[in-house]
Amino acid sequence: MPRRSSTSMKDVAALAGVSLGTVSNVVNSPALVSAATRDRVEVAIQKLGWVPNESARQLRAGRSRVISMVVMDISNPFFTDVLRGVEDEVHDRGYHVQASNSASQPERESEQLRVLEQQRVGGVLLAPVGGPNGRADALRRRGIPVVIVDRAGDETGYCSVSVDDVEGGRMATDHLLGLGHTSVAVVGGPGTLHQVRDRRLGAEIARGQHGGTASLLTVTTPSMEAASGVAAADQLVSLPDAERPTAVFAMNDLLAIGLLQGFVTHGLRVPDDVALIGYDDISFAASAAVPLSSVRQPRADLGRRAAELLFEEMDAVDHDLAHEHQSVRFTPELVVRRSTAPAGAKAPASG
Amino acid sequence: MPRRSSTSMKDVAALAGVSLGTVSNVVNSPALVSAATRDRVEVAIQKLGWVPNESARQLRAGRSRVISMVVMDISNPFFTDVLRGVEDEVHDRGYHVQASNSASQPERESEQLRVLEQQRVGGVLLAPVGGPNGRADALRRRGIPVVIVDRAGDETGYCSVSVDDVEGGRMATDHLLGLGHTSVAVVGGPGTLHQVRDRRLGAEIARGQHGGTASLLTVTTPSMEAASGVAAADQLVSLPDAERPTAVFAMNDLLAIGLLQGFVTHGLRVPDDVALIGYDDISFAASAAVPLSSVRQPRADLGRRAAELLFEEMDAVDHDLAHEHQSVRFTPELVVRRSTAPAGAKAPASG
DNA sequence: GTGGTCTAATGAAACCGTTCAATGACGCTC
DNA sequence: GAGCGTCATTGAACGGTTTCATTAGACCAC
Repeated sequence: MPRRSSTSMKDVAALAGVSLGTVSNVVNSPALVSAATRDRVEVAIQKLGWVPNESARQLRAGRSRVISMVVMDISNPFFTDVLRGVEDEVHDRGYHVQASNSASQPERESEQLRVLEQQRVGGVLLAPVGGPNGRADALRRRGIPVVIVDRAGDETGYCSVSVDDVEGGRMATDHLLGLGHTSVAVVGGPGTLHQVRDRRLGAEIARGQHGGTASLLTVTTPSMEAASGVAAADQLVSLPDAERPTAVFAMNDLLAIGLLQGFVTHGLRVPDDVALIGYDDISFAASAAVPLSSVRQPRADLGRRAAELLFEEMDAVDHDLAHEHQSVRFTPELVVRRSTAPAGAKAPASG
Repeated sequence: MPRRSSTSMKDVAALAGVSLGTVSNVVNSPALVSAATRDRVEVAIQKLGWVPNESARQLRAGRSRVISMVVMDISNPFFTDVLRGVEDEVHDRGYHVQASNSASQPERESEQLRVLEQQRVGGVLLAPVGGPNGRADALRRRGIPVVIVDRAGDETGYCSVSVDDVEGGRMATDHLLGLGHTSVAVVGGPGTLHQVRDRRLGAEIARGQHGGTASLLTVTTPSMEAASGVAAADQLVSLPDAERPTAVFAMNDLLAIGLLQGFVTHGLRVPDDVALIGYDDISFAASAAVPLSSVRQPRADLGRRAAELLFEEMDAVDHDLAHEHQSVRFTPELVVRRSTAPAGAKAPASG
């Protein structure tokens, strides 16, 4: 069932008394057209309110001027901040950004990638849920560059922009152990997420560096959302006092905020009874009930740099140039706030 | 410069030894094709890894199976929560959701709408920045339905889904006045946002209902982000004690969180020195330094219902049925937490 | 003034990869 | 052999871009 007929280039051409090719030239290479005709055509475009059909253009051109980003959780401020960085960069080049959400489900991620392949978008930024995705390879074979965000791409053979999660995990844990804690819960999940695996590995490394005597308790959550944090807090609180860790490393700030809420509900004080550190340093971390220590990632830079790499690769594909995949890796930064103040001390709210 | 050649339906047809039309039928109406041929074609599709070109399909069909939502601030959790509701509904119908960000700039909004018109998307959900947008009218003229989200559409002649902002503003202010405050700052902006205007109006109404003796101080901010809240706090703190309002109504939670942070920095206690209520009840409101009172909007319902209306209108356009625009209006709900506890009292943190 | 060459502007038509209505081929049944 | 189903093929759209040919005019040489 066709939609209401829409004005097409043909109508514009007719009104201006020129051929299709000329209208096309007015739009795409104005220099080829004499000033007089150009004016006539432009008036006609205005009068009819014509907007070129991107599908048709794309069909000929082979791809569109849209960059798509697929994220794991669009309601996590971390990703929207990355997205902002992307927007800045992409906007400058006359492209447009669209976002879609995989909701941490591999099937949904594949589905979204399939749609993007169908749409023949210009390029894709992917914050992957799990392992390498076959659909991403398909995109690449078709000449649509893919840049991996928030995960090292060395192994997978993609360009990538990431933050050193092992180092971040190490820093967070090192900070807790440095405060004298000897029993630390490491909370996050599901274990299939590479962020989780890497940060856990970092925690292990820190433990080793501190003599290997501290005990790390791994708590696996079904998601990285605040609700999972609340549940994890319940679980920790139910442990006998002797076994309960005195510090918690949450693998992102949403979890940490949930944990914080859970602890407060059960009457545990942070940091006095239990120290807590998050990850990402989203803006809400600083303004949480107890300002959260966290590991800061350069979110906007991550997005900007990813977009840059994407455009580089797009250029290479377009002009058939050689392209060497790059892995840009940022270093995270420890941000200490009140949630990990040494027991008894009163650190001022920071950030 | 064309991209690497991609396998098309033609290749599939050749490999399977059938015509183009048959391949098309296998994909779109399998019942028309005999089992044997169908198998052969499917094997060929698999073997070549063919993905239909959406542009071409779309060119024929006149529009795509994508619903786009344009939001004012993609990093505001309020909008991502709405988006989730939209996703739920849209996914069920085999459509896909994409989001784009107008960053509260009318020009950017127009730009995004223009791109969507070019893309001939199936339908658009718009959380508008300012007044009616000419580009939205253009979309409609072209047969692409637009549903307005988070703003009543009565005047503009669109379907709309909104929450009663006047009532919400009234409830928030009524709550503060009911606590005995007689001087309330109403913080938000820019004044061009209808949310701001409506909520201010509601505040005025509450003032009238309380005898009209209280004084309302309007503080206009350049944006609805946390940074603006911090700045507003600075401004309020700098007032002579006598003139400084004892309560603040922030027009969204991001502002409120910023204000809270600002007050803390200056040593003002919430709610003892100044009571504070936000708007939206985003999930971070409950876990803020001082748990925030707020006005809850049914975010996911808002999104779901908007998507429903959109599909209704899309059906009407497709089948040339009459369509009457509907304005669905939800009622907000007051959520009281510690940030507006009566001076001196100690309210427990709530959910 | 005629004919030739060159350039700039325009037009005509092929093409991109699908969908879809119309058409054709084939084997059956009556 | 007329009529009917079932499958498959054909060819015309869809709305642009792009290549190539054509035309008009400017300029020059004779």
